[in-house]
Amino acid sequence: MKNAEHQTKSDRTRAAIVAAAQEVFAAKGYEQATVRDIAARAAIDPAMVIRYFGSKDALFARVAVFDLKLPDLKAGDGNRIGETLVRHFLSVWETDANGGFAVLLRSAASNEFAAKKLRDVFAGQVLPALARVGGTARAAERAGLVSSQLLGLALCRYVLKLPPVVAMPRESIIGAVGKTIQRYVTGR
Amino acid sequence: MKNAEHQTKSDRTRAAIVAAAQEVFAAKGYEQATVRDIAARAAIDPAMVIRYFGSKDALFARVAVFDLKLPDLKAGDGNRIGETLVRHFLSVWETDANGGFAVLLRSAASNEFAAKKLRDVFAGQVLPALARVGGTARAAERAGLVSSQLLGLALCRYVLKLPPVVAMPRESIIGAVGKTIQRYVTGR
DNA sequence: GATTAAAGTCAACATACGTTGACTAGTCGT
DNA sequence: ACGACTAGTCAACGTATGTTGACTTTAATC
Repeated sequence: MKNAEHQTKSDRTRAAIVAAAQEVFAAKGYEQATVRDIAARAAIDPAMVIRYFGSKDALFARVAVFDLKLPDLKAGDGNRIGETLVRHFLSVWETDANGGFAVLLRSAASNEFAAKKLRDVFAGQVLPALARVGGTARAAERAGLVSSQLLGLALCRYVLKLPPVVAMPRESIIGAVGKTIQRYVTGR
Repeated sequence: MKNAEHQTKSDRTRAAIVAAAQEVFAAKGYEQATVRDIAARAAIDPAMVIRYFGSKDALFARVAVFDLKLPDLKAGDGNRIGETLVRHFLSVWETDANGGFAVLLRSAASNEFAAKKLRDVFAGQVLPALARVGGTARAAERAGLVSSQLLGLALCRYVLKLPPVVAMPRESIIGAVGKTIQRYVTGR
């Protein structure tokens, strides 16, 4: 009885593999994460990973996609764009559902495919959202500056685990970094 | 004729290995760089790398040390601390002599030893230099924010190679990011 | 020039990786 | 109950890695 509604056994296995892959890729990066690691975490045979996804590369491509879900910055208070962005960014990062971001950042430093994916996220999501506010003049530069601050924050807080940055309360970060982002977005 | 002044043959080989290791580690990160890669770049046998440095780990430890050479921030104009820091940081990064920084940043995302080294650079060089200006209150937080912006800048410009950040002229970066650093350092 | 130590070469090791193919167990339709 | 198809297991492959030890070549000392 094959039913489109009910998930089959293989669907559950696929999901387990994807979940395990997200955790392991996010924790160790692409090259350091092994198919055997992922299989062990999903409590299955390594061969199943290949059978279901074809290759480690393909599994990574499947896991390393994510949506920043940036809000419409034109809708809210124009003086709170920075604050809104930082708050949103922290939420996205700390929501385990979107482990794709951690996967990308960890891997991008030594994996060109991951680096390209991150550039795509920038060009396809960050840049368009910021181009809508603050005028189109030098939008790319402004988006680049915003990205440098936000990615640097993620790097220090979640990857390097720099103690003072880890310890900082969420609202302090939103206050301090939000002002920076606001200036980058509105250009003064 | 063994002379302390004159460099022996082995000294030149050691230097060639160190130089090759810096390039390869900086380009690929610790795990992705192989002893055979380094040996090939230095035009020697892979076994020599081990003979001279004992292990890949030891060679990495030798190469992954570097000095930010931060200037005395109290000496100059108090309103130009941000500008000074960014300018200095860009110079250090782009001076090939200090490839140790690229080595660390590339490797830190997936190598705990490199991450720890970066945290040590923060605690031993960045934090003390910033604690001397702007008062000691919340010095760690301010240093953390400064690091997040500067490391994010390096990440986007030199590792991810985000096109707008790569294309930005040096002086534009110093202007825009300098203001941010200045605010983080002096706290408003 | 013979002797001795250093510098460099070569092949191999043990291990770990991604991936494959043959095989077994389980499940569903009839 | 039986056959067919799916899901899962197992052992092995080829390759790449860090590292080692035996060997050969080069250079320095007497």
